[in-house]
Amino acid sequence: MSIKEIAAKLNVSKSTVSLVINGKAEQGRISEALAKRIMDYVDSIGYKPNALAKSLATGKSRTIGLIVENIGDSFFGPIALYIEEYLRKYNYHVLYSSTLNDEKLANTILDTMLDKYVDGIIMAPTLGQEEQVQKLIDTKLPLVVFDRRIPSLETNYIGTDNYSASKRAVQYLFECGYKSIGMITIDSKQVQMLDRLRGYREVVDSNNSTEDILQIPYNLVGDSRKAMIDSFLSENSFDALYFSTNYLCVSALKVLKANKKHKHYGMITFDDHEIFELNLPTISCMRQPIEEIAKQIVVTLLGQINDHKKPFDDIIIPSELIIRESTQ
Amino acid sequence: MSIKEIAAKLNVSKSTVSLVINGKAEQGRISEALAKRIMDYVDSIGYKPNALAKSLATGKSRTIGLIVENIGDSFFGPIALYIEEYLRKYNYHVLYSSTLNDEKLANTILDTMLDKYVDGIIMAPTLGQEEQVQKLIDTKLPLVVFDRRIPSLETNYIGTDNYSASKRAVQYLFECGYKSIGMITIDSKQVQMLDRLRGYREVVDSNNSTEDILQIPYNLVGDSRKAMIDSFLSENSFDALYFSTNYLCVSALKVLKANKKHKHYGMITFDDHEIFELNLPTISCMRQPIEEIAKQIVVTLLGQINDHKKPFDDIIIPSELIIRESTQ
DNA sequence: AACCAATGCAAAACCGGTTTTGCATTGGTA
DNA sequence: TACCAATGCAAAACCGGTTTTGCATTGGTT
Repeated sequence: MSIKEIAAKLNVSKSTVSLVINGKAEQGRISEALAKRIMDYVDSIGYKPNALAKSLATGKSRTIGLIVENIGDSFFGPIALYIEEYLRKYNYHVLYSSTLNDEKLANTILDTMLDKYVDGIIMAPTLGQEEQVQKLIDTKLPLVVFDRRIPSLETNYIGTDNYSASKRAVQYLFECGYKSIGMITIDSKQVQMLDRLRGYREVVDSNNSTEDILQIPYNLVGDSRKAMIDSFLSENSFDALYFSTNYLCVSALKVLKANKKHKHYGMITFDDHEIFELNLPTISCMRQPIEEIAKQIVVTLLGQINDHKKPFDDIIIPSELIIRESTQ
Repeated sequence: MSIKEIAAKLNVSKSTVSLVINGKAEQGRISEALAKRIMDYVDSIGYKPNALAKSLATGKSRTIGLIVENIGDSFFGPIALYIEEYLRKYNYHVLYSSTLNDEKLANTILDTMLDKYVDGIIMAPTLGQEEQVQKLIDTKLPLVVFDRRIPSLETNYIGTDNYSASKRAVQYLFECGYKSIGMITIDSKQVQMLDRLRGYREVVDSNNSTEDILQIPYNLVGDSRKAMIDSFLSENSFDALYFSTNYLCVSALKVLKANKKHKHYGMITFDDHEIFELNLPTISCMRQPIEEIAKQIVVTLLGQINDHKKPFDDIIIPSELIIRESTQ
């Protein structure tokens, strides 16, 4: 049932119906009596306006685009859930896409979202998206970047203290008495990964220890990744390991489990994972406060939507050191 | 830039531009020369039609609504990723929402999605949605239900063989030599859970063993859930455990880890989890082939979209028994 | 030469709303 | 009682597309 049909049924014009439905009866100088008659009828038939037409007319869709690396991931999945929950409280919906770290795909996704007239975008950008994201910023569409900062861009950003948290993690390994610490990370130019790497290097240097770094390509998964870790462990002689992200640690745990010849390492990783509480030994980590991050993302985005001239936020939420058996 | 502006710029009518852009130049009897002139200009300015206006005019949005229980979950997260990937191949996007098993919320979500004019819906329904889903079916909107069947409804369904897979799992425990098997499940009337329960019961009975069942409320999480499992283990004397879903098994593993007084159980669970490969012992399970399920969901939905009169599919994809250390 | 069909495109109607403008009435003031 | 502002609503314009209809012109028959 359309607004036109309602109008015809009640012998009024559609503008009148529209004004009443949207609570603008007063502003449209519609009499209370007529407003009531319209509302009663509208309620009785359970009319709901066509959201597409409404969006077209108003330019607002009450939909937010969410672009992450992988919705099935143990970091992005839960963060997506929290974002969805917070947004729902404000009557926004989520259109999402996973980039799988593919730059081309990420740009396509961005284009499509803009097409669909989202009211704002939340994204963890991939490498090589600088230009596209700059264009996005130029459109003035409310935007929040999270997890990966693009340093050249001025926009809202929410993330954790990658550099200092990384330093704390590695320093903690030294404090536990480990002398030689290897790092396993993703071979990536993403800023958050470089920050974590830099943190490791500085602390290792300031402890007069030597760097041992394994950089694994993002797309290398499964057995090939495990093989790389396996030989890295075989060819080096450190007594502790630092991982830049949880799934690398999980891979290493699988390697250690499968190949008993490896010794027992001190271990700490960035990002928590349900596995770490159960593994033998349980695994220490720097945990990003996911719910808080999600909350700040939404608050920042809605702030921008409601006030386009609001200055950009740059919110750093510290990670928390969770100490478990792997560093004892 | 709108189609109207393009038309003005080229001194043609917008209908002509629209026809050319949509490859209907011939059907609209537009001369090749003019079509080329329009296409050249359109390409040169990188014009992209407003998807909202297009959807309003055509009634098609190229967006699919995906309603799951929890996008951050180790079953629904990965399945959502696969669904998204398959749909993208056909140029569809995904509007998603998590119901968190809340019936009211689930119905609200459904309403909103219909508002947004999705071209189809993929959902894992919650309990109590029978009526709403029946209404949805009555609208003839392409729909695929997965994971949880609602027996009273006639529509497309994709799921695994819960009953027979459950029987195989429990039977396997008996074959391993266990004599007394406890089951831990969710206190739910969801059909897939009832089927798994029924499978357990039948096999236990036919082996002349006794049933021991713990039903945990869905909303009971964290420590309360663990406490329930803890006392269930303390008060009974079985030698093996069967879990109706992976997160219950994970909770039990935490209990077993925390409380050393419990003995060593044979264990098998429905649904795989990354933890199970790493736990000591590694955990056997009935694994649902997630990627295949996602694929069939998409194929079925697109089939319905392209042919509204296609008969409904009811596809059962067998789960696979993964044998690990916990049943040795 | 008159007629008819085919061609090439413009114009208009439509999708379902929102918002601005405009036109009668009414009522109050000078 | 003439004038002006306020009232109450309808009409129209708009959002940006798609699709049907309609109107000249051209070209080919008889």
